[in-house]
Amino acid sequence: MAHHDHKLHEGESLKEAARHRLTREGEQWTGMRAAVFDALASFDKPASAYDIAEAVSNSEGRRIAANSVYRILDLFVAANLARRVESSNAYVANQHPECLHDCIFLICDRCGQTVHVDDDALSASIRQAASKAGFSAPRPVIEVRGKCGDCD
Amino acid sequence: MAHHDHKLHEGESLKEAARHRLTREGEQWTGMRAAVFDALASFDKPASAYDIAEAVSNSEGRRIAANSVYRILDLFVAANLARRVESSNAYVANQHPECLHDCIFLICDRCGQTVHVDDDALSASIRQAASKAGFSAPRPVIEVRGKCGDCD
DNA sequence: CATCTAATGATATATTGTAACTTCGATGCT
DNA sequence: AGCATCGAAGTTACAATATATCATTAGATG
Repeated sequence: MAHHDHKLHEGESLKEAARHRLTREGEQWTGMRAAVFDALASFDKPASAYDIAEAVSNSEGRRIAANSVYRILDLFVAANLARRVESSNAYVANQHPECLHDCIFLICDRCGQTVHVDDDALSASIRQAASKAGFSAPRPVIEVRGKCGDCD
Repeated sequence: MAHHDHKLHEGESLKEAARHRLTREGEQWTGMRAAVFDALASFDKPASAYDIAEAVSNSEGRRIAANSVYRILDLFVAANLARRVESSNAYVANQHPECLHDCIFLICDRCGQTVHVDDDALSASIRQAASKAGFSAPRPVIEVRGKCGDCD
């Protein structure tokens, strides 16, 4: 199993965890936010804000504009419900919103599959390198582009 | 001084090093490429392709379209003459184009200043994490967003 | 010179991301 | 109930980033 032992949520359980986390942050869990979260979680790869907007448009039966989705995704990222994959301009649901980890994304350049790894020792080294250079409030972005096992 | 002792180029020396590197790759060092490299190296922060296009337009006295700049920047990145900062959608000249390093960028969210650090041990760990997950041809993207010493 | 190819130009368009302002809906107050 | 308030979401417009396609030009090569 994974190197840390907290629960990995999925489906309804994940949605519940996300709702709890967001409300504990003092934010509302609205229908729109639930719909965006559902859409986000329904993808098996990182999805762009526009992909999500389209999915939500379908599920809602009306056009949802991208900027609404961006607003909500920004909120999700701030509340640790979602992560942004910088090198793909895309978003993924965080499987354990209650835990803070810097995370490492491995992104396949061919198929887009993205796997998520946590390595607190590694990210601690990176944070340390940042503070040594006088940087504060560091937020590491650790991603690896390459080819996944299936695409070799 | 830095933890590795090869020459850090600057100005004409850097340009010469870039030219050598590119021609050794079998690519041509054209006037346009020189102009793009000059523009790139003239910024003290990562610059967007459009910033560079504007700078080159000025230096050339005619309009240079963004796509030409993108083509050349892509070439530069492939040849190790430049790096792309993924989380800023921007490019910087590589100060030592003859050396291959994964690099770490520390980017100030307030002023945009970006410092470049090499830590081969760290990047080796990241590559290792990637291969352990079955990823091949890994190209780490290691960046840290935060606040620089001047902006605290 | 003729030809071939790499480089660049020109144009159009796709994709990603923000800004400004309006409308809606829940809540609390009188 | 009527009304003020405030956060969420809608609407529209636009800015910034990136790519695709085809035409043209400049060098290399024979």
